[in-house]
Amino acid sequence: MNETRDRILDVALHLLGKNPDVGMGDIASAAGVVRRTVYGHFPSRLDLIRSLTEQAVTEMTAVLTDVTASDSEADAAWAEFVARLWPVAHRYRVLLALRRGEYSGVIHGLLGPVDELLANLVKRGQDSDVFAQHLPADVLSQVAYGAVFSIADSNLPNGTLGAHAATITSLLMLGVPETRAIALVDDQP
Amino acid sequence: MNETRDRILDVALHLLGKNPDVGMGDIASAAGVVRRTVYGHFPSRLDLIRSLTEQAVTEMTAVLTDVTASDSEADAAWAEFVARLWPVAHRYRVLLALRRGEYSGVIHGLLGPVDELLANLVKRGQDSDVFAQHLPADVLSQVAYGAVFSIADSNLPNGTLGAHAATITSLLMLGVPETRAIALVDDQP
DNA sequence: CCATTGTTGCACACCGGTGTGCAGTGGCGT
DNA sequence: ACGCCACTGCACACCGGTGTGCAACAATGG
Repeated sequence: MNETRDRILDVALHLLGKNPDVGMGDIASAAGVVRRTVYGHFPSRLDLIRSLTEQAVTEMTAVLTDVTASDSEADAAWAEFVARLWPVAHRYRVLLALRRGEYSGVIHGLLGPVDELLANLVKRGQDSDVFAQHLPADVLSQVAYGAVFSIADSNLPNGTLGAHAATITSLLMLGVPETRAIALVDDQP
Repeated sequence: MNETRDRILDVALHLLGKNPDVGMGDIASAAGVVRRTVYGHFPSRLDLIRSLTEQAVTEMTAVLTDVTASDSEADAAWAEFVARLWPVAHRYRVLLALRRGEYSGVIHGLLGPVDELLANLVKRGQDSDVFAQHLPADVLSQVAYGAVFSIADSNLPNGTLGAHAATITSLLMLGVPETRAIALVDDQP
């Protein structure tokens, strides 16, 4: 239906991932469209970014609620979360940069629910002693989550290696022993 | 000697830490000085940021070379590095944001030597089997280093707790077992 | 007392990005 | 063939930040 709109969103995500400060002009031309057209779909730059973020939040909460619904251990849930999030995380790595800077307020607000779900999961893990407790759950979850995006940010090939590496790294920093982390990763399809 | 210049640098670091996009005007007024005066000391915004970065690089390489010079294990060296870096890391947390965005080229260049030292240390740890090997040394070092700054970025009290937490977290994600990590932290003064 | 040095307070040009207005144009479905 | 719709290609106003030029001013020290 809205073919152009989708292409703009797609290309914007890609460009913003490379440089959070790209202008509407660059996004437009990369989408094979004129700047004016972009403003036809998104009244302002903020609207564009908000749409992108909402999209990301939707996908992430879907995965998160699904993963935390099962009665498996917190570390297994986390492993599944990262594994399933990975393709998306790579696309949405720009969010990491977007949390600072101009629109931090809006972005932070939109990301709130996700943060909460993450913190809950980590808290659960800490309470059942599978996660380390040297940091409060909300901070620990943010740092682990940041690490995942940070790895997504590196120029690693976007293949399975990346997903495995990200999962192991985040599990490690959550305090899961390396052997257990590797076992959990091997369980992922 | 250069009292004003130092105050500008100091204040700029502080403000940039809160928002990497602050303008010269805000920096100037926060330093109790007029915008024109800032340009008297730093011909351009880039020069200001470059000075800041060079300052950070100097401090960090000093600690790093010192720490890696000893013949202790890589994990102990890392622990000492983070512990000693911590007060500085908190001040220079803006570097994390500065690596992206407008001046990424320059910043990245200046930070090159530090990155190299870090990667070497991690490589040493991987070769002697104290660090995990699920990621190449250069990526792993960057992610661990990023985690430290990321924790510095959180609004934790800037006390000992922060330093300990940062050290443990980074050690964990390097693959050091939690017990060992705690032991290493307790060795720090 | 004079000279140097650092700071001030303007004014100004410039730039790049944002957002808008509006008249055109081309394709698509009916 | 007709109207609808999205897209185009301008033009324009506006904004905020950067960097400069210059005259005035205060403090410092020889």
